[in-house]
Order: sequence, then C-alpha cells, then structure tokens
Amino acid sequence: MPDSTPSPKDTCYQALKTAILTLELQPGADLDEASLSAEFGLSRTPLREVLRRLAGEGYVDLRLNRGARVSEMSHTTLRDFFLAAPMIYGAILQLAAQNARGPQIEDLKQTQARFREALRKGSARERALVNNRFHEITGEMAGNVYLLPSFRRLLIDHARISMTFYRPRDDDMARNVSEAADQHDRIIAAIEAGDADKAATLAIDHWNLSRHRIELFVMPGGLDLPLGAPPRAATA
Amino acid sequence: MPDSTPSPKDTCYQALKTAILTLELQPGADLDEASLSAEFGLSRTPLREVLRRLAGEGYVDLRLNRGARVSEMSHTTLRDFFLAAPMIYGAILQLAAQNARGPQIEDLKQTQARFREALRKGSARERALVNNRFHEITGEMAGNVYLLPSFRRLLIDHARISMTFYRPRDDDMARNVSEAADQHDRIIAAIEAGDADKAATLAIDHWNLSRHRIELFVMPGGLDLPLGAPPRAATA
DNA sequence: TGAACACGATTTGTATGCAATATGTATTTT
DNA sequence: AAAATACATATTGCATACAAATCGTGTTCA
Repeated sequence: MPDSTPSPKDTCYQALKTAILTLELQPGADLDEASLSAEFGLSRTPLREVLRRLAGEGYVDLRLNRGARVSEMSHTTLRDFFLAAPMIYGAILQLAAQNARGPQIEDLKQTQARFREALRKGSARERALVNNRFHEITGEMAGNVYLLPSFRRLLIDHARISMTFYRPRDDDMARNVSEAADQHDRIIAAIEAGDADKAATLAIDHWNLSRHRIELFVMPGGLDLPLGAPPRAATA
Repeated sequence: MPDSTPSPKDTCYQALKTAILTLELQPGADLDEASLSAEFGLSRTPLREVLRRLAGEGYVDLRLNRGARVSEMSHTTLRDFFLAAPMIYGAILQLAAQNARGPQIEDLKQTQARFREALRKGSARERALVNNRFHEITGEMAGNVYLLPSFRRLLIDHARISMTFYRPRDDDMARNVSEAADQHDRIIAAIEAGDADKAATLAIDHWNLSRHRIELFVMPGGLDLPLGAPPRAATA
C-alpha cells in the first residue's frame, strides 16, 4: 500500500506552486526561509531544496546570499511569451494527437468538465488552476522530454497572465472565455481522432484568442470623451 | 573586488556538468552523495543542492530515497531529440540574429576559433565542450526565457550524442565534422548580418547533417557478403 | 530447492547549531 | 548637515548529528 499521506515537503512544494500560479504570491515577492519553514512545519534544509527545485522549474529566482523571490513578469516577458507559445504549444498538441493514450484522454475530458464547471461558478483562481491542469495533460500526452521544459515554463506564466487578464470584466470578455472552452473541446476531438495537423492549428488559434484578449486589456478603447472644454483639474 | 576564487560548490557543479556532457559519467551512473561530497571537499548539504540543481536542468534524475543518477539516453530519446531540435534551434538562431549584441558576436567568433583549433588537435572531449559552448552563446543571444529551458536540455544530449558519434572513424566522418565547422561560420555570418531567415535555415541544415551522421552509425552500410552458402553458426 | 522473512549495513532525508554575508541604525568625522 | 563608518541585527550558507528508508545477506519455513 503506497503512502497516502503526502509529506510536508510535497505539501509545501504544491502550496508554493499554486500560490505563485494564482498570484497569491506576486512576482518579485520575497520568500523568507525561516517563516516559510515554520509555516509548513519543516526545517530549513528541506525547504531550501523545495526552493531550489522551484527555481529550476522557473517559479522562483535565487540570488546568492540574498534569498529567493517569485520570478518576475515584465513587459519583455510578455512579448517573449507570445513569440514562443504558439510554436511550442503547436508542437506539443501535434505530438499529443499522435501519442495520446486512452486513460490520458479520459483524464483530459474530465479536466475539461471541471474547467466548464469552474467557468460557471468557480473563482478566477480555480479557473486558472484547472486550465493549467488541462494543458499540463496535453504536455504529458506529447511526452517529449526536450519540449516539456519550455512548455512547463510557458504554463507558469500562462496561468499568471490568465489571472491578470482572464476575469470577464464585461460581456465581451465573458464570450471570449467561453470561446476558450469551446477550443478545448475541439482540441480534445482532434487528439482523440489522432489528427496532428488539426491539433497544431487549434493551438495557434488558442493563442491568437489569448493574445487578442490581452491586447484589448493593454490597449483599451478610447474613453469617448467629447472634445471641447479642457478640464482645469481632475474631475470627481 | 569580486571574489576570484570559485567556491567549492561551483567547482563541483561545473565538474559534474562537464563530466556528464563528456560521458565521463555515463548515462544511468549512480551518484553517491557521500563519495562526491568527499571528493569535492564540501558537506552533503550543499552537494545535495548541486544535485537538485542539476536535476532541474536535466543532467541527472532524482529518485525518492534512492539517490541521483545521470539522466538516461535511450533510443526513444534519440527520436524525440531530432523531432524537437530543428524547431527549437531554428527559433533560437532566428532570435539570435535579431537580438545579438556586439560583445556576444565577438564571444561567438572566439569560440568558433577555439572549435577549429579543437578539431585540428583537440580531443573528442574538448571538441564537444567547445561546440557546446558555441551553441550556448547563440542561446544567450536569443535571450528568450521560454525557449532556453528546452534549448539547454537539448544541448546536454547534443553533447552526449556528439561524444558517441562525433569521432571521425573514417575519412567520411572527418569531412562531415569539418562541414559542421563551416556551418558554424555561416551561422556567425547570418547573425552578424541580422538575417533571421538565413539563420533559421542554417539551423535546419546543421541538424540534418548531424542526423545524417548518426543514421550512418545506427544504420551502417551492408557488409557486402555474397549470397550463397548460409552460415551454420557464427563465423569466427 | 525456493520463497519469504528478518536483520545488519549502507544510503538518503531531516533537524539543529554555527559561520559568513548582507542589511539597518547609530555614531563619528569632515 | 551630509557622508562615511562601525556596529548590531537578521538572513542565508554550511557542517554535523540523527532519523528513516533501502538494500544485501543469511536464515527459516514451507
């Protein structure tokens, strides 16, 4: 019988991961070894190993003699992100369609059901986490050890970007989000049919939608104020 | 004045890295914490952090309660490698051509000079390491945090594959290797000219050459034996 | 004879104490 | 008064001791 109770180390690892993905721990936040080890009930030695692991996966940055910080998100990273994401994710879905195994497809379908559920009555946090899990599974399906490191790194910032831009502020955004869920369905169908080309195309579409959503946020429509009397001061 | 003497930890990290890249530590080899910490003159705590870091970068695999091993290389990894490498390296060189800065180009040229030197009178080990450094620099030039994890992972096995297949066993291989050096020159030229398309194309070529070299090894030409008397047993 | 079990030895995982480095504050010096 | 410096404090890095798990070996039992 395999151990059912997860070790404090695993708990800590998972907790930090999700806290970072959901922006509960914001980019650049300081991670103090002493307080964290106290919080999770383990000594500093294993905690440091957790931080080292998170650093290797891109969740945190380590600075010599100056502790760990949640990895930063700048505007340049946003640009780099959309350069890399379509290519990597296209390749992942292509391979996923070729190599997916039955149980994995079941897992994906179930996760998609959870995603729709989260869209209806879940928090932004829950949506981002389930969506993240959905894409993780496609990565497992592809099963290419050389593509996974970058893919996993992309997923981290994908979740964090989602947390910033995913909340439906208005009806337009709400439609956008439900469109994303429909794309997930089409992705599942392509994978189940083993249609690699279709899957790759859907990956590109998925990112175009995501990019569009963010462009709307970064470049909002004008405020539609009438030209005329220039304001003397800030109008309450 | 910055510390000129590298810490034992860094020394250990670098030594393990190069030992793995050059196959001095073979894939699957056990890494014992006690003996390693003794060898490099540090205690087990920092040594374990080094191993964790190497694991995050793909040099070693960690197994719970059962120590670290040099990461494996199987035939499936060889296939996955050639699926991922052209795409990733193509993207890296494309971005390198767009973003390379002056000092980096100088660094690349100097490394290429060292590579040619190693081809003339260096060991297989030295060739693989300098070649590895050459490609590392192109990765630095590209400077995309999302592509680098996969790229670095590829470089590890690229070096190890090179160590297996790079030694010029015959004249044909020797020509092959010198062709690789010429490709490096063309890559430098494309980067210096800022020609992204050209750079991407050269990346594909570079991997085709590499794949060809390995196919020759894995699938050697027939032994050219005359059909006729079937052998009764293994012929000495 | 073979399989299961128990025990000793080896190796990994964790906790704690100490050393080294960085930070913040108060004091001194110009 | 401003800058530099020295000192106290807090935090990271490392070494050692101990706990837990694994592995090899010899023994017992079917």
